[in-house]
Amino acid sequence: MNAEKIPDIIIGRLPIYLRALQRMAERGVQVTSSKELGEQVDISAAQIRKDISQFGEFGKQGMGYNVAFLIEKLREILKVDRVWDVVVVGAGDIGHAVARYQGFTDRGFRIVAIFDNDPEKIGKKAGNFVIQDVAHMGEYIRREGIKIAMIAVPASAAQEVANELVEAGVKAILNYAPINISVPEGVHVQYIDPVTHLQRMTYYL
Amino acid sequence: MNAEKIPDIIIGRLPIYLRALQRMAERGVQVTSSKELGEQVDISAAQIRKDISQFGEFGKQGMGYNVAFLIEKLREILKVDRVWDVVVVGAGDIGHAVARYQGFTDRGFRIVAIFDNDPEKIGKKAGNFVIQDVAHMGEYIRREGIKIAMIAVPASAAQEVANELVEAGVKAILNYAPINISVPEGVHVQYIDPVTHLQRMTYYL
DNA sequence: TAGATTGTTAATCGATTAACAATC
DNA sequence: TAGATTGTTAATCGATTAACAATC
Repeated sequence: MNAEKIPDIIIGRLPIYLRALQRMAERGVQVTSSKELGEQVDISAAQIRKDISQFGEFGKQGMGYNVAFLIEKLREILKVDRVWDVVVVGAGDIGHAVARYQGFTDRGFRIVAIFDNDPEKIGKKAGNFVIQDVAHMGEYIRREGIKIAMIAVPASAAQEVANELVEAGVKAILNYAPINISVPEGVHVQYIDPVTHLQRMTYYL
Repeated sequence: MNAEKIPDIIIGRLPIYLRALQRMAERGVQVTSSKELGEQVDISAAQIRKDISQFGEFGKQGMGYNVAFLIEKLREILKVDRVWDVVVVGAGDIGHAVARYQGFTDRGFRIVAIFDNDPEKIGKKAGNFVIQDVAHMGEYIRREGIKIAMIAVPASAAQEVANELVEAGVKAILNYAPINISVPEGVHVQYIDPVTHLQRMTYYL
């Protein structure tokens, strides 16, 4: 085990490896190699070996990696060997889709509540959840010790929502609003904006 | 203007700059600097100047950058000074949310059709679109000359769908299915998987 | 055993930052 | 003009790749 600081770029690749390994496990594959995994995720075999070896010696020379074992180790490293409760802010189309999304199961996350500020929406349902008044969000987050939130409100409201989340103790935010938000040191933000992804590809068309 | 090959990592930052500049323009900001833009997007001023200068001299010493002009140039560079037609495959929760998403407007993209293979869904509506039979997808793409598609089907079907899209002439795919897909040289793929983003943050919690 | 593949070191490659002349 | 900020070069930093001994 290596206690030195691991570059974030490596951490960012681990979920990709984990996802590919879980697909392999579904297919019944029990052992893989850095070469095979690399072909799956389009990353060089050397890179994969180097990344994984930051955390321990999880492979066997000549044999490769045991898929189930490597999955277990990656889940531990990424701290998704447990289930994190996540709140969703914003019950528009994205909020609804997220609230109904089945893809969190078994990957370390569980939506536990959805909030909105629109009186028309509060009390109605989004997936299996009753949409709650955002006025009660801070209290809820504090009481339940929530650390992770997803922002699915209009860009104009995103920073304000982020401030409330951070104030209540949230440490990781996945932001679907197409705007950069600023948060204090120690709070993490990731962005999902389909348009930026598309724009990155049109350059090459 | 510089005709040499621009690193993809730079191309990937341009949509972020563009998004921040468009927010500034909305707020009525007419001129900005690499320093100010850098604070917005959390990237160093030197980096921003270097990135932008790959494509021309768009700023003025002592003055900074004209926001409207820089937006115009970035849109040209990224080829989003036009509107690209996009098809969506998969009319589940994500497909529906995408079909109804208002955020493509004025950013270079327009959803033009949504396809599914479920007889229960075909003929019903998703947003303003009638869900079409995926059996007619290839023909539609060829006829309309579509170059961009979004995959919102289960992981188990994503590769097959990608193959059909590529076969029909699609050159850029935004994949919402949580699986890596392989495509021929010259076809671009971007991934949106909320779980990988979340897992990247839990490491630090 | 012979073959395969890891873990790791050293070499290479590429990206970021610092610094400053140019100039608005 | 004086102050500000770009565009660009050189220096630094970090990430990727190549190569191979170790060993399963």
